[in-house]
Amino acid sequence: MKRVTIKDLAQHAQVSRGTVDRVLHNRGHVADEVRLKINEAIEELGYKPNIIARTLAQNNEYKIAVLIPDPEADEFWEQPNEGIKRVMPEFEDFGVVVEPFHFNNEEPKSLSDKAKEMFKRNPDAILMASEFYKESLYVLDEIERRKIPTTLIMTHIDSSNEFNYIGQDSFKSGAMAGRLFDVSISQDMKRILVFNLGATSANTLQIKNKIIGLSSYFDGRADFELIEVEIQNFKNTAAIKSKITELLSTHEDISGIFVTNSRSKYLAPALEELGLDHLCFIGFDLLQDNVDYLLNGTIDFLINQNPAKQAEWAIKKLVDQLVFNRKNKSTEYVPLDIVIKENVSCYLH
Amino acid sequence: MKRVTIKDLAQHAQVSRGTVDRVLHNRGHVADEVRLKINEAIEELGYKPNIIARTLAQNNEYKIAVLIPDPEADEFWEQPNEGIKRVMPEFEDFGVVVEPFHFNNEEPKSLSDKAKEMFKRNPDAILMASEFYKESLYVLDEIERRKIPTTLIMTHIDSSNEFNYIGQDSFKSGAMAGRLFDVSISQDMKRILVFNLGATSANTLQIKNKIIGLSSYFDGRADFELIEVEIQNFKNTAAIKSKITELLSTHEDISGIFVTNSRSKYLAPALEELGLDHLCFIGFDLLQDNVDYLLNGTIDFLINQNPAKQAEWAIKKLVDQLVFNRKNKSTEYVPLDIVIKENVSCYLH
DNA sequence: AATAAATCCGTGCCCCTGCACGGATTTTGA
DNA sequence: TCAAAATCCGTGCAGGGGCACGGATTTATT
Repeated sequence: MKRVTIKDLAQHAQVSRGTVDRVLHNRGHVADEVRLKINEAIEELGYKPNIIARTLAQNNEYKIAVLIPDPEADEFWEQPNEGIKRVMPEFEDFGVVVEPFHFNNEEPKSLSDKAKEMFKRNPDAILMASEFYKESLYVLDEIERRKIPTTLIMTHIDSSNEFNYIGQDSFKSGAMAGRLFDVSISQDMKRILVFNLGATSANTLQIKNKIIGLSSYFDGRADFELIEVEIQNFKNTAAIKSKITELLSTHEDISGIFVTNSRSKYLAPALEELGLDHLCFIGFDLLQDNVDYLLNGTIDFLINQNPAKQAEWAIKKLVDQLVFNRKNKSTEYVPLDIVIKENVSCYLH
Repeated sequence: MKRVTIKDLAQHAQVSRGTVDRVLHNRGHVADEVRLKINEAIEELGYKPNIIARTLAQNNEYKIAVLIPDPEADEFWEQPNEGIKRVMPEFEDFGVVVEPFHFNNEEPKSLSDKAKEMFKRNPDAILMASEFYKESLYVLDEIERRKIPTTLIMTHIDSSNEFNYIGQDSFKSGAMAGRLFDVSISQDMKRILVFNLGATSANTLQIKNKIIGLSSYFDGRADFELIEVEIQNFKNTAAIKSKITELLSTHEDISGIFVTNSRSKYLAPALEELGLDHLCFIGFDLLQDNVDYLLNGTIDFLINQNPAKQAEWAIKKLVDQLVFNRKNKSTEYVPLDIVIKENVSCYLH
């Protein structure tokens, strides 16, 4: 079962390889009659280009720019980096090179600056993650102008659907938390504290959808109450403690804790100090400290956003376009992994 | 940042490409002095062979034989096939070809027959899954004699550790079920029926380990009891029903159901008919019917063995050896996915 | 010392595609 | 009718590595 090559096509159509090549790439300068004959041969013999030979022949470098928040500043953003490192060896033989552009996740302007820097380097493709809506729009505009293949991860910027997106279905993750609370809480009345740490549900679409998903699970049920809390200075354990104490005095029988982003680790010590580690605690993401609190029992469930896998998939998607010029679905959702003490080790690499 | 090529090495060591090639492949016929100089150059310039060019030059076909139970007869075995289909496009450019050998999962001799057929075809690598211990040993012996790279999935045959294995950590999956029962069951006494359908814990290591894992979770706790049940004619709903009725009369307060393999779908209708669908029901694997029972609420949790991913990883592992001659870890465990109604769609492709 | 043998190493072709150059043929224009 | 232009198409090289063949040099043999 030998492969069909350009040479075979040429022989079959009684022309030279060069002519076949011109037809294959629509480069014109071919007589209609000949073109038809070649197209026939392509059809008949079932020609598939040999990507290996093509890559070798082209011998060009594909620069993928990675525009994400600085992993040095926030442990969370180390994970996409891990994912990228994991897949790169597979592709560097194809001439794929990654150039990181890390911006400060607390300064919107930093995104714009880094984006400018990135564009100067003329990347062939872009992998981007940003929570700054307005600044992202500018970047996406420029991307659209330059027609650079781009994949967004983690956060969906829904300005247009022309960009590939890989992320988690936030709504479903909320609904999933709903069921986990439902089976875990034995009290008749399920009162759940929802914590937005250093973020607001109004500003962040992801968080909003998680909460909508959570309440949708309990839709039409009277044995359930959601209490939303926002804490900005989330790194101050004392402040969190007093906030919780206050909430406990105004609401009785709190039975669940839901942290809507990866910052569970800031809430957990406060709960431990208050002797509240028996509450059903659901959070997101496998940061080292989160995992520790999962192992010691303070946190019951972590929902894994799989940032490493998101980045991995995104790179693969871009390589698919650049190297193999395959098209694929524009939006993909990573699986919603439920992580508990017993299976956490599977998800850590 | 151009790649270092053989030509560069040749130039650096003042010899020709052919000589460098002989050194690279230990083909001898090179003077010691020259060899040292070339090795120095390799070290100094950091030469990495270009897999793309090599693949093109060798232009040979790699036949991977897939020796698994017939997917036509058992829905479960369709999934590994799906996984293989998913990754193959990525590798067929590298000349990788898959040849399936499906045996009858109810006749041990069928495995031996298909294995013979397989060996006749002289595969370059083998992906194998079998629950027949004795017959597998014969096949593995022959593999060892022929020194064919091989990866086992699903079931570990521990004759020797010379084979790669990809599978689930059965012990952990049992322990995981333990926690899920623990949080879900609100009764003080947790009595769990453990069903081995069409299999015995004595014969099947996987099942044994799942049960050991489950009881290890509750180790030292008095509020827990395990009742193991074996049913051979599991396709007979009436028989299952009478068995359960019998169990309910001899044991009170049954609160959990654990099916140790993928055959939950045969137990679920019996439970429904007996009005027992409120019990916490944990099973394995995303067969279509299992998923339906998860969606209608009879089954509460499914633990995904991820047969598709196992096969996918196995193919990748073999390709890594054949094409890229990379070595990698010999045993790998797939993640233990907890699947509920809310996230099941992520795990179905 | 002359020939045979052994050792070492360089050259050229192959794999397949992409692309530039230029040759060959046909068409256009005066 | 003949040169100029336009159109069409073949050849050759590059890209990196594998491998066979055979040339060149050194070593062994009588």
